Amino acid sequence: MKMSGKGEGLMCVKVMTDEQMEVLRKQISAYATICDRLLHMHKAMTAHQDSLSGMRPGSLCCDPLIPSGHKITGRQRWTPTPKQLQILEMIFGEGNGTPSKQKIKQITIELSHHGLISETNVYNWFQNRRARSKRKQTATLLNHNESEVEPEFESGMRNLHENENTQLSAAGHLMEPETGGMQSIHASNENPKSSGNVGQLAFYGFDQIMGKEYEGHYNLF
Amino acid sequence: MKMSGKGEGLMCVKVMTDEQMEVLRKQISAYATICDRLLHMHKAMTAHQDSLSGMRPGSLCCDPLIPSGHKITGRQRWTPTPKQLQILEMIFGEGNGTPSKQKIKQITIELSHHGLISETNVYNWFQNRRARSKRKQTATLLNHNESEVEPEFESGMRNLHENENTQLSAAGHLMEPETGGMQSIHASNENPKSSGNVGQLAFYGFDQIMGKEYEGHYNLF
DNA sequence: ATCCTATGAATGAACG
DNA sequence: CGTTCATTCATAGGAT
Repeated sequence: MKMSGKGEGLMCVKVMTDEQMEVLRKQISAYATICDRLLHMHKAMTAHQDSLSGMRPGSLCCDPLIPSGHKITGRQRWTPTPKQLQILEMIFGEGNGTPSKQKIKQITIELSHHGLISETNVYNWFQNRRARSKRKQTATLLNHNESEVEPEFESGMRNLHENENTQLSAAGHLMEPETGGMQSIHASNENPKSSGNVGQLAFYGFDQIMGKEYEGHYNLF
Repeated sequence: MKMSGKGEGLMCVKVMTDEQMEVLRKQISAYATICDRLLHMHKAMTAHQDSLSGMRPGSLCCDPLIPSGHKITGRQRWTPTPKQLQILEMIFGEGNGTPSKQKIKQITIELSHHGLISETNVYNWFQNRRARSKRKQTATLLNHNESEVEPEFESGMRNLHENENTQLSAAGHLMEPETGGMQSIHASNENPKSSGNVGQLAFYGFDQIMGKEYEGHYNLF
């Protein structure tokens, strides 16, 4: 976006205090976080299931051109089918933390109806699921509790949504360097085209979620 | 947002033009709309079906709910800035193979001074760096030992003919003894030339989507 | 546009 | 269990 920051004297200007600025900043940050989380969630939820023929990574599930039967590709490791995953997640979600040996066996049998699978696969899956879930949680907590060397400028906004492993987000982008004011809001000091760092600020497929009508808005600053 | 500007004389103030203000307002408005839509969407979806909370990457497909029918750009991934890369390489070069946990956090903070980054990014970077470093080493050694046995370029093959039914390397990986699972030559729906394939999803703990910390901000404007 | 390569990210499996 | 490894997927950026 271009903005003639020079010559405020000629324009009608608004003034806001630091306090207001802070509120604004938080608001935007909160929105960014919310959007990000919801988006992730939405993606996760729209991605199933039975009626889908394609499900692997790399498959385009609704490519109209490819109703696609299964093609066979050599694969060395087990990959849960969507159905299996669904069941696994469901069981995991029940909170019964440690699937016993018996349980594993039972689950395996259940899952085998939906694709090749072994007890080891199930076992590993739960191990990984738990471990990764925990790691994320820990990371989140650490970020919330510790302050450490918080750079006052850039991390101010980021702090609010540094959850999980997402590295969002839109908020960091909101202000433009040459606006002639409000510079304390910058989150990124990089040249937009050269570093590539800026790219990550995009809303993930936001135009997909939203209509085009927002295109002009979300990166304006 | 109120712009009383009270006490400008005593406080540090920021100034923004009407134009900037308008853009800001639109930005926030867009956020609000987005959040709202996503929220509704989410509620609608959780209303019925499963509690599937995690999905595999690769299945972000055209969502029937979304009217927007244009090409979408997936979320972009983090890219280290030159400075960050330099620092990372330096740390990696020190040979301390395992920067894990606390170290990661520290590094992340350090790097955040040079651009947006998250702990996961750092973690991934080291994982990849190690793995690829190792792979190259191995590859080099192999190339030295074996003369030209096979003029095969693995990387080239991967991209172009993944459809072949080749199952290479009769996986020495042992599966569960009792179930005797030799397994999973899974079908993979591979469409070499796909259209607007996009982003991947990741699932994080969807259980606790909105933290309390955002509630206070959500409706400020 | 198309293809290629480098690399960030996801994840099953293995290790201590 | 918590960490780490190995393999694979997907994408950004460059070359053709």
